[in-house]
Amino acid sequence: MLRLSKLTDYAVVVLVRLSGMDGVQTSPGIAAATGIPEPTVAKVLKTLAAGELVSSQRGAKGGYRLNRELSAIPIADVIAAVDGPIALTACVEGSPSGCESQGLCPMRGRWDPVNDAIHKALTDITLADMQKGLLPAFRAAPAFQSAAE
Amino acid sequence: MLRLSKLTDYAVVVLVRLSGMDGVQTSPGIAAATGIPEPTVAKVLKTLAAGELVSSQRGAKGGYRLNRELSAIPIADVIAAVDGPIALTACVEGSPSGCESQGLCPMRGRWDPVNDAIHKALTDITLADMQKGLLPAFRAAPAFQSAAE
DNA sequence: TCAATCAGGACTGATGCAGTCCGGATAATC
DNA sequence: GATTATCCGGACTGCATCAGTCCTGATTGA
Repeated sequence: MLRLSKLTDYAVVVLVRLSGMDGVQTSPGIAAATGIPEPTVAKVLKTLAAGELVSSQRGAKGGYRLNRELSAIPIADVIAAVDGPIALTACVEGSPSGCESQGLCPMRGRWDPVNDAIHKALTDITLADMQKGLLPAFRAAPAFQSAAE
Repeated sequence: MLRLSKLTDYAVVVLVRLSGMDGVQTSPGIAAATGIPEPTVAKVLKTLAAGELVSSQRGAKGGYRLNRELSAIPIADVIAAVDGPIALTACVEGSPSGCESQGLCPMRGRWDPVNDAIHKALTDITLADMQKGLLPAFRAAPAFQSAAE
């Protein structure tokens, strides 16, 4: 199914939410604004901080802040930060010399062009592109206030 | 990790093996030639037959045959046949109106351009492209004869 | 000193995949 | 007609990965 993890989906939502806000934002705040459960938001933000997409400030009045503008964040970076490096098959991934069946695997390196094509496609699309189509209602207002309470 | 299943990898190997051979080939034969376990090859071939990438002939002297040339099979078709439709997120997938949090999910449809880009990239690459780089040793000779026996 | 916040990791349940196997149907051959 | 080789369709089990939660500690402002 070629699917990426839900965390990546959340990450995009969180990053878009972080943009357009001045100063830092706390994970509880983002959780309330997006409707994503608090622990999950915290997890996503920690991952994004590790990937250097956001910076964190600890302590009281702490929170998170975007490192770059949305237009400077290709979706590939988000996927790489959350899901790890983009690699379609195990062959391309970590193993240095080859798959388990070393000399046998006939597709050795064969997926590389496919990988490159996908990587390029994901690099050409930035978060700003994904934000463009966002419902204005969401960008302005916090969600979940009527449904949750 | 954006990974596709191993079955898809096997499918490519099997399809490449099917090409360049006249007449039908049996799954035990392909298994021996590729080094992929027999039951797995059978599973892959059944899936590919369901996806109309290969035709099957039952009974003695039966086997499988390619429906189109490798150059007419985009890798997207193989992925779709084995892994199901290409959809990055659950949003795009099956659910008709939206995710579990209907009115909330702010990314509704937002992944569509990403999906399209990936789909296009995968449609532009055919199995013939992937075959080009194959090691000549593999294309000519059956593998696994010295290791297995 | 206290409270708010992030950091880092452990943990559990659920989900999907990999791989195998079995009984049945079909068709060529003896 | 019997036999054999092959595909068909599905069920099944173990394994890996992911989703989501929680806990303890470190940091920082009030």
